[in-house]
Amino acid sequence: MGLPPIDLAVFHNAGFERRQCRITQLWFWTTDKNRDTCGDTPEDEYTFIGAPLIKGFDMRGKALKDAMREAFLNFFEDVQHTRIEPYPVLARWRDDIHLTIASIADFQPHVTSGQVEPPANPLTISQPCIRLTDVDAVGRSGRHLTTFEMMAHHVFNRPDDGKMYYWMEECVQYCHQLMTDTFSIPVDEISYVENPWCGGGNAGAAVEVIVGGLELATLVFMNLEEHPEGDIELKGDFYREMPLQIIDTGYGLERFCWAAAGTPTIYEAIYPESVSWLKDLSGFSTVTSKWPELDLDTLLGEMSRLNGIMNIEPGVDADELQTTFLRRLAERGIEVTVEQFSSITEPLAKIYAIPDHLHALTNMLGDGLVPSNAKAGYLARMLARRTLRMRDDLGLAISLPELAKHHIDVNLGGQSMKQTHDGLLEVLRLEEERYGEMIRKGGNVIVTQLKDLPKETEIIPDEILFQLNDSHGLAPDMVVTLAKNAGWNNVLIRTGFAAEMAERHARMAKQAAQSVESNTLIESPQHLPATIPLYYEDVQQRDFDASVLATLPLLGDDIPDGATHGIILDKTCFYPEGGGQEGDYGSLFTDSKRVKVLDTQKVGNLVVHLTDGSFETGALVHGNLDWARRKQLMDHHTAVHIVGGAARRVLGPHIYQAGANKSVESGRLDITHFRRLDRDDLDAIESLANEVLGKVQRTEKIELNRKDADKKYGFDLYQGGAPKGNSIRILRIADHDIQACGGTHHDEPGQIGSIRLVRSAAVQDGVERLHIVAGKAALDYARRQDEILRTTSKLYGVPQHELPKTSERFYNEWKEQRKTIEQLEAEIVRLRTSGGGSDTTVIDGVRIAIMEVSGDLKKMTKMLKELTLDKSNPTLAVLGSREGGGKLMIAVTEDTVANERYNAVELLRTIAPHINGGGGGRPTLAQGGGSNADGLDDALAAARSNVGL
RNA sequence: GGGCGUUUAGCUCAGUUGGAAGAGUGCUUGGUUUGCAACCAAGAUGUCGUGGGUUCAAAUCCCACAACGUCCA
Repeated sequence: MGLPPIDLAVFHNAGFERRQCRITQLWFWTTDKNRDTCGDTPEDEYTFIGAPLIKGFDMRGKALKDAMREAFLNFFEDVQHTRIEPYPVLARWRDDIHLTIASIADFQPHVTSGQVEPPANPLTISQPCIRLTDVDAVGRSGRHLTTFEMMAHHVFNRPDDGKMYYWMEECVQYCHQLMTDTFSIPVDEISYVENPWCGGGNAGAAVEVIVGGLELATLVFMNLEEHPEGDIELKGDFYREMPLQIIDTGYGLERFCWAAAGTPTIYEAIYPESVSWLKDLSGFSTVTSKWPELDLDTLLGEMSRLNGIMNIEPGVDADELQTTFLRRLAERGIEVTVEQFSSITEPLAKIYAIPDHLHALTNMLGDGLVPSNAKAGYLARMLARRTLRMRDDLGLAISLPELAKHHIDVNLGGQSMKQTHDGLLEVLRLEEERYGEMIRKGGNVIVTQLKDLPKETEIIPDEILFQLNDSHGLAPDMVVTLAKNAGWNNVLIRTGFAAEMAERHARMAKQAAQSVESNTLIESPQHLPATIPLYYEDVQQRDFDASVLATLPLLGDDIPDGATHGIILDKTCFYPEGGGQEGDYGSLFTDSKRVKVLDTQKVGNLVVHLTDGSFETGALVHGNLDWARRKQLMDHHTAVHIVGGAARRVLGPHIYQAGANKSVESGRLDITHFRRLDRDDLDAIESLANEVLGKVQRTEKIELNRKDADKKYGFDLYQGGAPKGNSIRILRIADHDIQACGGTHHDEPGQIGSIRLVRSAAVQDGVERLHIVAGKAALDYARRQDEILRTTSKLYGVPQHELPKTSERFYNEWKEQRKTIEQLEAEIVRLRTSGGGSDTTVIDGVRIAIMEVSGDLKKMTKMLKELTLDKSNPTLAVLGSREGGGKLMIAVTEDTVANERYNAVELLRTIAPHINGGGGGRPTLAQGGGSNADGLDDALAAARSNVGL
């Protein structure tokens, strides 16, 4: 069974009829007797271009958005909805997505699963969203955006508990009233299309609101969940009703603005100042003035109308699309040539896309994101680089920070940000610097990669393009530009290459997804009650009594040496590994038996003690913690929080925890920052952290439900990752650091003693790893360092403070002496071979030098140079050394009678067997070695006889 | 989280099948000229990222680590 028709009184009262779309086959409601399409089909054009369908909103840009948003929110406030402030665009309360992609994302997963109460019910919100999936189409079509605001009214009904606020009838009623009253949209222009929605395991009926060919809103009635025995079938899957029934609506703010402005594209409606500014900067009028007969507004208007019905999606072949476009424009009486079309649309697409990209970028950075080469930070870098490329293509002489500053002034005036404006502009300045560096290097890389290709080459091999893109960040069209600059004038990108590259990336992503697997520690235990944690109530407690609920065999190969059993108790003060803090060690015992706890882990809501022995179920055991270990772990854990707070204070509001680990030896904290830290930064953070130890008397541990926690402290709470349940445990170190954290912490920070920042390392671009030692570990560390200095200082026989100077002197002297030795060795060879010494003979104008020397192949090479590089003295030299089983080296002077007469390789082959060796080389230089140094005399003798001595 | 690339003189980078460590630029000295990023000659500068391995022989092949870069999710 599918879903029943959506048959509402509101439709009938307003004179709507239910029809089936001739093209999509979907059912829709309309008052227009002549309409036989649902409105969102390839045959439905935008009717609002040049003829706005929303009346009473004559402003443009930010003012228009503000007015539209207010009108929407006010309308719903008037009908008993609570207005909720928008969430950040970085979805930090979630670990499955980086960016807020819809207003409902604010409430996923905990509110939508029913675990957590919504902040208000029903509620209304206008949520800034970022979606990068269509980034390629932005600017090229008249309507795609990466950043948009989703206006919404949400309801969370629980009919089983008698909490039913409203459902379809009222929802559509509100929507219809908003459309017709607040926005004065003619009823004839509205279609309500029935199109069930499903995704992520949920589904429900849905109504799309189409106005003038544009989908303005979607109303989703999510009341179904996927279930194999469900009796409702949608698109091949089975669903059943769920207790929580959610209305999820989405009204595209920018689309409302467009319908109110009736501009040729959506960009002119929402970013008019930016568009005209960029047109001026790029000299766009000089392009259009070439063809005064073209009416640009009409052309763009017609294009937008066509855009609505011709899908410009990533991967669509550009040439083919252009041909179709020109044909359809001609059908409408607009004659443009290919040249006119591309000279107008190419720069224009960039002029449109830049403000959109800047909007997304400034919002992301404003939320404190740091650009990076991985994770969410990469998304920001990608946008920054796309913007820079478009800027360069347009030939704009303006920096990225200047572009952003203009955008902020014009389009984001007054919006509060977490990151400071100066910080944001600094981040962009650094991004631009990196981009410039990449282009500069790219020029070199391209010349190297293409150097084997003839200059008249047209097609660059796919493999080279893939590699340049993936490894060097040079997109194919950049490669073409740079290659042309370097002299390959005919290169172009072959048709279909972009699609193939996308396919290749998709394949790689698929492979990567397959390689993820998880292993389990124990067999899922049968309905045991959650272990009661004693480690929160009293972090100092190290002894306890408990009864054994189960002893299970351990599975998998990720278990400590000697561990054989997993013991589950009714309560414990052993902390299980979590939040980056390692598990506790210790022992469990009865009067007659003692087992070691080698690690503690959490499985579901059970604490599993990994032990080297077992107990009977029901046994009463006494537990004893390895307190030194726990104390050290707590030192490091609390220290990590303090250092995080100190880093934020010192470096700026964008400092966010990207990961952490606390072991006995040290603590590790990964923080987001846009440049490498130097020792001065570390010192500043370290000093502040130690100050906090002295100043803050007590840490505060608070337990709140999620709704209140979010409200009171915001999403920076979730730096350690998004917690699962409704109850949030919060650690507060005065105003220094406030975080949700399930670890064990000191009540008094002073107990840590001292904190040292040992060093920092780069985990990835934009993420710095701080290595921290605290408490006893700090002391141990200092002692180890001291020991190293003492040993070294004893070795050199100088006081510790002289060590750097002495090392430098020793190193320089070593270098000098090495050079001197080389020169002396060469001198010895010269002396032995000059003046007719016994080691040399002359045969028919070729000097023959056969002798034993000392040294390895490298030294012998130097000697050979002395003997054979002088072309005025043709020489055959055979050197032998007893080092390492015997070495032989033979050279003849190149381009002389010597190499005409003698072949070094052949000679080597005949004499090498005497030292049980082999070798090879070129006819003028051969080298070899063996395992019988005693045979060296024979080898040299063989060489002599070979040349006739 | 996954993939790929790079690391050689102060700088920018070559280095082919494993067999003598290279170019340009900069530097020093001398000459020539002082208006060009001037010209000529000679010279100095190297832990070929670090540590292992294979080999008679490693900048080159293999492994680990590190730093840097880059693409994708």
